[in-house]
Amino acid sequence: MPELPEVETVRRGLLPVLEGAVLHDVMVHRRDLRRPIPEDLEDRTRGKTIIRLDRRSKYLLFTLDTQDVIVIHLGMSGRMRIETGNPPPRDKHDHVEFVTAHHQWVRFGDPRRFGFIDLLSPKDIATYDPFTRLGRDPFDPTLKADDLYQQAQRRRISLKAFLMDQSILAGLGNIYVNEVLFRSRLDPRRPANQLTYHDCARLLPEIQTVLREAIDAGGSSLKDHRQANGELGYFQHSFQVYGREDTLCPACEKTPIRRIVQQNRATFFCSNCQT
DNA sequence: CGCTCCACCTGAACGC
DNA sequence: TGCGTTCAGGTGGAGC
Repeated sequence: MPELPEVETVRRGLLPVLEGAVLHDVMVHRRDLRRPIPEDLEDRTRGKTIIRLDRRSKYLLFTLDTQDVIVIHLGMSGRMRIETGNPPPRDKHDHVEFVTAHHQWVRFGDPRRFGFIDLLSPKDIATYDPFTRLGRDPFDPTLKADDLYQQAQRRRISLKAFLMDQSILAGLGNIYVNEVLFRSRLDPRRPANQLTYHDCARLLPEIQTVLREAIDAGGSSLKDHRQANGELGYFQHSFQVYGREDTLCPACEKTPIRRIVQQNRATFFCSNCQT
């Protein structure tokens, strides 16, 4: 589920419930996620106020009035659900619950437990490992096509692997990489160091457009930023190639979309349009 | 350092 | 119905 646009949609959905909210209670039902949930999470967050909700790449950040920061990563199957008032019994995969003073419940569920929750002191943020390995934000206004070009020049990996590498650009995942490369008409198998500056100048705006459209779609399809069931971050995308193996390419309308495997992940592309 | 592979974990979808 | 196989939107450690 969660690439950058989905995490941003979750953030926006949580905003009206959690921004400025006092954490009346924090309950952890299972600590062994990808990394163990810190032992002191409950004690250091209960009774505190969330003063800001941010997103960095695919990470959610809740800044408390103590300046401590709750870091949440949704992994592959993580989700946030809002319940109001008297909530139904939690699912067996709801590992953490945040309860606000206004009786709103925010439940973090994650069946596969690839996600995690951390708690950072202000002094730890700069050296926090997941953050130090993150590359540029795709929407960074100072990010230029030439920056991509310079990075690509010194990589021999495929274009697919290049865009998946979070230490170069932070936020794209398997779905949007496929969509971006299709719209840029670039072959995912091409070595990154074969890219011309002109290719990069085409690539960067497509990256931003695809992410922007996905975020906008998430925001607009969520009435008051959440679905009736409280589930956040889910909305209908219209993918042009992802998951569309053997269907006709929507651009040339004569070549079927191919599915190959790169870095153990599925890649979908049109071998006619993408070169 | 650059790169590829694979483990981490559960559930859904599909074939027989 | 049941059982086995395959696949899933992420990350980061091992090993070349």
